[in-house]
Amino acid sequence: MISKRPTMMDVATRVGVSRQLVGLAFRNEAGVSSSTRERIFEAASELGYSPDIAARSLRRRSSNYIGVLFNPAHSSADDIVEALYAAAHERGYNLILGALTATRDERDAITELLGFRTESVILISPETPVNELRKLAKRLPVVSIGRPLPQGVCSAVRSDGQRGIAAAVDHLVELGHRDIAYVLTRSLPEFAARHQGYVTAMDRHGLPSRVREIGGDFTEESGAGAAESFLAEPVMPTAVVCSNDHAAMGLINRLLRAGLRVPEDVSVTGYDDSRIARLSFVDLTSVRQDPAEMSTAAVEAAVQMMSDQDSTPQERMIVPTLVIRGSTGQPRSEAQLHPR
Amino acid sequence: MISKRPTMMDVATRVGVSRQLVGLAFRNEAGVSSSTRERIFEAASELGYSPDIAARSLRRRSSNYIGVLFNPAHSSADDIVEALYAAAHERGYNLILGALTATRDERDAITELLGFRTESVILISPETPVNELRKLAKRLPVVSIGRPLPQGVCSAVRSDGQRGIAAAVDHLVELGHRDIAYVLTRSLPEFAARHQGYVTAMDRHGLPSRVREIGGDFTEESGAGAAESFLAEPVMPTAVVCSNDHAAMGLINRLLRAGLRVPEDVSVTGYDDSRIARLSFVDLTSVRQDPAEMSTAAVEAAVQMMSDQDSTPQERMIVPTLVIRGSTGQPRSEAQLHPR
DNA sequence: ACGAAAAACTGGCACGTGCTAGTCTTGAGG
DNA sequence: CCTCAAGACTAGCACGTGCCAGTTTTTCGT
Repeated sequence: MISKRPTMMDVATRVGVSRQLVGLAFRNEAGVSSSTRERIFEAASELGYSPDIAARSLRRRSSNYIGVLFNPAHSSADDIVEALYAAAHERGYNLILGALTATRDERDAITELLGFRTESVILISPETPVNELRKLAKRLPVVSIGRPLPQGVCSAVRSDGQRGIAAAVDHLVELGHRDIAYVLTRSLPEFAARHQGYVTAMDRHGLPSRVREIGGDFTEESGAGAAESFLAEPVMPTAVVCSNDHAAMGLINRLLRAGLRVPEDVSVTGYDDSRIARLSFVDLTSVRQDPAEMSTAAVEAAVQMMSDQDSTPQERMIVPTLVIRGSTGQPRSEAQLHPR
Repeated sequence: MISKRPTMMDVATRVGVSRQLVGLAFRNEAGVSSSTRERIFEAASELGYSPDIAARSLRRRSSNYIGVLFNPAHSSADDIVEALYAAAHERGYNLILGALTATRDERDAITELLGFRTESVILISPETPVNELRKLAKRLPVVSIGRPLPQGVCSAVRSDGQRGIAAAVDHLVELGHRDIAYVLTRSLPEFAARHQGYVTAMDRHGLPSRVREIGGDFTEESGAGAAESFLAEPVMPTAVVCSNDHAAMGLINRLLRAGLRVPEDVSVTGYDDSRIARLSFVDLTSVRQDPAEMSTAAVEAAVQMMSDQDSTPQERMIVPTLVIRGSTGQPRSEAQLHPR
């Protein structure tokens, strides 16, 4: 084990040039003869040298880094992070990740990102109070992904929950459904828009709303609970629109155990198009918020605010699309009583 | 938007003390009166100051950070990352994440981590060639998680694939199964140990091996392919041991579509106990490699090598456990012909 | 009330790099 | 052979912080 990591100086002495020249070479700047450049990189590779990002950004007074807050436990975060990397890289920025875990809350993670002197931060589904976000946004460009926020707090990218749910309802109506229920998860940041989307769409089709509110957690248990309550009623709706994939999963599972078939007896839609929905096992019709599109929009907003100091926060609304899979189909011939 | 981030000096001037005293306060060191300490933190909060990690680790010549290479697309990486945070934090270290994406290969990600002057790196299922790993391990402590490596390359934490598969086989034998097939995925780093585990366990029970090798990808498609090939044979095994959860999922799905029931007609086991396996929808009996245990072992190995410069690479083998769920049960009464 | 020790606080240098402002070398035009 | 410009290279300061070695103030025992 080598006790000390090599520095630019070590490379320079080895080649027999000044430290500055090594610097020029590593920054790909002109003024270094190609033969020297080659020798420098060779020596660097032999010594195992790589530039110290800390010292570099310290001197530059700009890190070229965008901080990203994400929750690995959240099913759609991975896709977004992946897309963020691509989008940031295209625009010449790097990413530094701040993960949310059981031992690290949002405040800790954000403080750490600030410590790295990231030039802006992108927060994926943040739960930080609005006034704190506002305060943070005074210090550096902040972009929130997926959370509806009051105008002007910070830049925000989100998908149109109202339109997404409406697309699901439209799809079901087109298939011939008329008794379409909605499973509402109040703990979801987007819950209001999605709920609104359901009510408005049903209204537009002249159909009565049938809403079932379920517990706060994202687990399938809550979806199963909704299934129970439908089973306890005289008539099972022919279709159920769920406000998230996990609830849809739980609901379907419970329905299957009760001897109902999906989609023959009941059609079900989810929201998020998470990996779970895509499993062939599940094959869930779901509303997709394109991660690439959201990420690109987020990075664009961040870059815009970083380059133009006094540009105002932007709001970008992404139009979600319905991915039709095997969990939706034509309604059962007549609205029969519950078969149990 | 403020043009410049505040520094220690700004806080100091505001409070009317020296910069050094602010430093003492932020490092929680003695020698600062509690009243002054309070005023310092208040001023810092007003200015939105947080210490510059870059400058700090530059001066300290040690970053207190452990680099973690992970692939967000890999199903079990999230759990491990989460557990790594906890384990590292307990021992006074922080983590900096290097994600693997479509636009960033392992070499890029590792180089970046080195740039941050992490004191060691933990690589989750790395695919870097052995000689490069060896070279890297000469520069700083390296811990690999989940990949079998030749002795002495770097510290390694992995679970005993042989024992894991053996546990699955034993469980099935105990249930009464005798015709137990194995689905082998050669692309898996652990494939040899797991395969060995199957053969040895079957041998021990005096049962003949029945192995089916499937395509390289981790997708369910490959598992479905294995199901196809079993269906094409005169006798369907009463149980199938799969070398990963995804293959098991695909297999089950294909079997169900062919009208077979799981576990009534065929029992199936997976490997990894990934989130998918835990879904109530799937309820897959699977071999679990405890993320917390693996993470703790990895951090311990890293810490050990960081504090004792010339300690040799360690190897830690974690004993996996079988999580019994609903996809395994007693074998069908007699080994009937394929029912199609 | 005095001295000494402890507590509270400060000065200055160093960490590894980027940038500005140079100096030295090379080669071409006259 | 001289001049001059372009290319190749270097000197020195600055970035924000930690640590060592001080200096000033407070506390306490006698």
